[in-house]
Amino acid sequence: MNKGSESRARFERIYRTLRQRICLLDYPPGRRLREEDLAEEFKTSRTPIRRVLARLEDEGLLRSVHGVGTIVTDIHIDDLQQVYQLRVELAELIGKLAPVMPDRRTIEEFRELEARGRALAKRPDAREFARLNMEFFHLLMTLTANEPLREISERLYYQTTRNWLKTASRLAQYREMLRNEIRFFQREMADTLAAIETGDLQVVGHVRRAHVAMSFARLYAEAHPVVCNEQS
Amino acid sequence: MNKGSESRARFERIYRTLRQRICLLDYPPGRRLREEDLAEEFKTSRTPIRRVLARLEDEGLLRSVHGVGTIVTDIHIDDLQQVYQLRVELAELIGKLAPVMPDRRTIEEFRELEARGRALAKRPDAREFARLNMEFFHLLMTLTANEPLREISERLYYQTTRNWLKTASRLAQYREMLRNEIRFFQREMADTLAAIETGDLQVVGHVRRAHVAMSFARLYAEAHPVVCNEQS
DNA sequence: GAAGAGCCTGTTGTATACAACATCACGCAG
DNA sequence: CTGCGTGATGTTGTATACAACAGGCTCTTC
Repeated sequence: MNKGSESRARFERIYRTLRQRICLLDYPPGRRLREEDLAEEFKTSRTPIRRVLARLEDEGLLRSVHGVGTIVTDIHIDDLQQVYQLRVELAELIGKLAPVMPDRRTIEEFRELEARGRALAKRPDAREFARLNMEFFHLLMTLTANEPLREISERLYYQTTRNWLKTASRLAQYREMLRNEIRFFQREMADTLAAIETGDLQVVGHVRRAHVAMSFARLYAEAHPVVCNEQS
Repeated sequence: MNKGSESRARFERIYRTLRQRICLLDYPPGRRLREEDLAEEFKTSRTPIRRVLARLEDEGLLRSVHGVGTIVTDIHIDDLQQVYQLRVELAELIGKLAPVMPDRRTIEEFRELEARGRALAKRPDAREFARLNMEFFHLLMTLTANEPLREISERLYYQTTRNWLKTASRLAQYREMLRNEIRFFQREMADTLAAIETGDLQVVGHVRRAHVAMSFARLYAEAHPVVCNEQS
C-alpha cells in the first residue's frame, strides 16, 4: 500500500511549499536560500533538500552558484515573453486535447472561486489575488485529461505567475492596478463559467487564451510605456 | 570564463549520454541500472549520478525504486497517445513562435541529412535510422528562437522516440517496416526542405505536424490490428 | 591614503558511511 | 512436498564529513 512513496510524498510537499513561497514572493527575487536552513526547517538533511532545489533550478525559479548560494532568479518581462507566447497557445489546447466535462462538484468549485473573487474585489489584497489565481489555474487543469499538457502548463504557469506581483508591487499606482486586475480576473472567471455551461470546453480554451494574452499585454505595456506616438 | 560551470558541463554530458542510450535501446525497457556502476564509468561518485538519474526520472525515462534499483521505464503506445497528441500540436508552433530563417549553413545541414537518408534507404539500419531521426529533430529545433518551446518539444520527443524501435524490433515484418519507415522519413525531409525554400516556416510546421501525426498513426495501427471490419 | 595580496568565513559540490527497504534463497515445520 | 518465516544480499535513500570555490576583510606596502 505504501508503495515506498514515503519519501516521494515528502519531496512533493517540500517542492510545492518552496515553489509557493517563491511565487508569492515570500522569497523575493535575489533572496539567498541556505540549504542547511531548509534542511533544519523540514527536519531532514541537505540531501533531500538538494533534490528539490535541483528541480526548482531546472524549472528556472532558482539558480545555485558554487561557493555563493542558491538564489531566487530575477526575471524581467522581456525574458518571459516567449513563455507567455507559448502559454497562449497551450491555453487553447485545454479544451482540445482530451477535454473532460466537469462534474457538478467541480462546477461548484468554480462558483466558489468566483464568489471569493467578488469578496476580493471589495477588499483588494495582492497576496490573496495571487493565491486565488493559482487555485483557479489548478481547477482549469482538471478540464483536460492530457497529463503531459497539464504538467507543461503548470511548469510554464509557475515560471510566469510571480511576475505580476513583482511588477505591480513597486509601482506608484499599485492599488489601482490591483483593483483593475482583480476586475479582469473576475471577468475571466465569469466567462469561464459561462463557457462551461455551454458544454463546449473549446470555448473555455478560447476564453483562457484571450485572458492570458491580455494579461501579458497589460504587464508588457506597464513595463514599456509608450513614449507618446510614432517611432518604430 | 569558467563561470563555475565545470560540473554543469559534466552533468549535461552524462545526462545526454544516458538519454541516448535509453532512446537507442542500449538500455532496453526493464533494464536495471546500478548507480555505482555508472559512477565508476564516469569517474565520479554516486552523488552527481543520482542528480542525472533524478532528472531522467522526472522526464519519465527511468524509475527509481528504493531497495530494488533504477529501472528503464517500459511504455506502451497507449500511454504515449497523449504525448503524441501534444507533440502534434506543438509541431505547428515551430513556425509560428519566433521563427528563425535558417542561414545557408543550416540549409546545407538539412541537405546533408537528406543525403544520409538516401544512403540509409539503400542499406537500412534501425539504429542509424533512429540516430538520423534525432539529428533531424535537433536541426528542426533551430528554426524557432522560442526557448521554452524548444525545451518542451525536446522533452516530449525523447519520451516517445524509442517507441518506434521497441515496437518494430519484435515484429515479424521488421525489415519491411523499417524500409517503409525510412521512405516516409525521406519524404518528411524532402517536404521540409521544399517548405524551407518557400521561405515560409509555418509550412515547415505544417509538414512536421502531418508527419508526427502519421508516424503515430502507423505505430498505433501496428499495435492495434483491426480485427477485420466493424465492432465498436 | 590607496591598492593589492592573502587569509578567513561561509556556501555549494562531492565522496562516503550508514539506514531503510525489497528480494531471494534456504531451512524448517506441517 | 509445500508453505512460511527468517536471514543474507544487494540496492536506493539519507546523513555527514570534506573539497572546491567565491567574496569580503585585513594587513602590508608603496
